[in-house]
Amino acid sequence: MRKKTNKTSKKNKALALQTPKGMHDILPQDQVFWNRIKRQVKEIAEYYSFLRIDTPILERAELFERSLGETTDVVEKQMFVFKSKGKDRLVLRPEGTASIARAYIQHGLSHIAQPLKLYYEGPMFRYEQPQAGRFRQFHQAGFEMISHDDDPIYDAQVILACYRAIEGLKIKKLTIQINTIGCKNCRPAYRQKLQNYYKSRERHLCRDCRRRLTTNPLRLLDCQNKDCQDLKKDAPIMLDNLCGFCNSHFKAVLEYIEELKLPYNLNNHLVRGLDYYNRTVFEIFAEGFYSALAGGGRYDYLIELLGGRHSSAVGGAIGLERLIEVIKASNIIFPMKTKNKVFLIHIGNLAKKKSLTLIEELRNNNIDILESLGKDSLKAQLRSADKFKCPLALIFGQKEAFEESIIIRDLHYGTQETVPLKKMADVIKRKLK
RNA sequence: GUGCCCAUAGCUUAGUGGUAAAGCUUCCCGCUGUGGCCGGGAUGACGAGGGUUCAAUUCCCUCUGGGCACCCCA
Repeated sequence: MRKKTNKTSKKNKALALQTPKGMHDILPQDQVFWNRIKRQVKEIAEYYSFLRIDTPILERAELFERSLGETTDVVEKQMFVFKSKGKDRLVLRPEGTASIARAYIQHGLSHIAQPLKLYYEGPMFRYEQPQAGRFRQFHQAGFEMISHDDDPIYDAQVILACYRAIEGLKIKKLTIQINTIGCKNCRPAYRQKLQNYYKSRERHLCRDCRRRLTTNPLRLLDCQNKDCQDLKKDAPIMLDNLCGFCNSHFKAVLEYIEELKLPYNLNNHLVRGLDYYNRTVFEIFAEGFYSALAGGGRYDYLIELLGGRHSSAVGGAIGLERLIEVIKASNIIFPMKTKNKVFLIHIGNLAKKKSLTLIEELRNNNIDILESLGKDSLKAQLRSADKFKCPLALIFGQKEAFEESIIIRDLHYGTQETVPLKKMADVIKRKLK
């Protein structure tokens, strides 16, 4: 028998208040990373003239079912779907591109200057088992280019934006994995060819691959199983089976990437799990890091698929948590811009009360103040000032309050002087220099 | 969804079938209105539920959460 303590109910309460699985608080100590990354994305976007767009976190379920493909893992088992009070089936968005396409159609964005360059950043949700670099709520920043034409230079520009954004965070040794998966004209033929190749060798395949053979044969190229890898060597590759248009498109993309001198790796086995991709697909990796920091590709059919007029598009998304993981693992430090704050110390009730208006006065003079008005002990306040590494402390007591003066103490040298309140701001500014 | 590992204070870790120790952190004190160093003290934990047992933080099961892998993806 176990005795029940009233501690138990407290515990249960605390348990109920945990974050849901795979979802995390971003604590003050980590904000420096987030701020830096968001700033970086914004800078790159603005330099290359991508316009900011924000779409709702909730979308109708049909949007993703139609965009990503009904049989993709994301749609089949990774979406947070629920019924709203009406009859709508809503989803916590699992990715950003479909929403962009939706917004493009909904607001007639095809009528503003093309190509339309958009960027976004925000939380995405996928119901899956958390793992290294994988969470149920995670953040992506993405760049998209939508246009009436499918100029391969757009592919290169999107890849460039993703690359520069990551590179600007001091992450070293990046590589772009790039491939083409053809278009609706040449891919089905290639797919058939690949299927035929493996069909005759089916008994050498691993269990998973046998299943994939019908569901997603392109995926076979990605298998880690040794026997499958051996078979892969002689398997037909997309590159040899492209139609003329896809071939010249891809060639041009590679030429642009080379012109930019970006490190890339032609990866014949790179395929992506979302149905809307065609032609160029890419992922960006940092050396020694297991999963892609960014990924994307071309999606020329998506907008039409969603009911819009035919528009070509290409986009890429960066995984922000993965970025932070690399940054932390590489011991990259982002220096915090530490403002020199001045610590205000009060002694006695009168001074405490007057401190409130004193702070307002200092604010008007653009002097940053730190205080701990809740502490009345002088020692405690000085300790705080020290902890926050303030260069100066202002000591304001009963005597000073009457005399309309204040003590300005240099915490580094331990020297101090009493100055009239009228001159306070000037003296502080001088000393801070 | 499947498999393996894990769960002691805010953090990092000890330890035990008879309810737990330390370092760091936080807070207070070290005589009148002066900080850092130092010294003293305080707060604070066995994830939850059930089972076995005289007795469970310890053994068993379930759940929850974490880690890793598969699948897939950022």
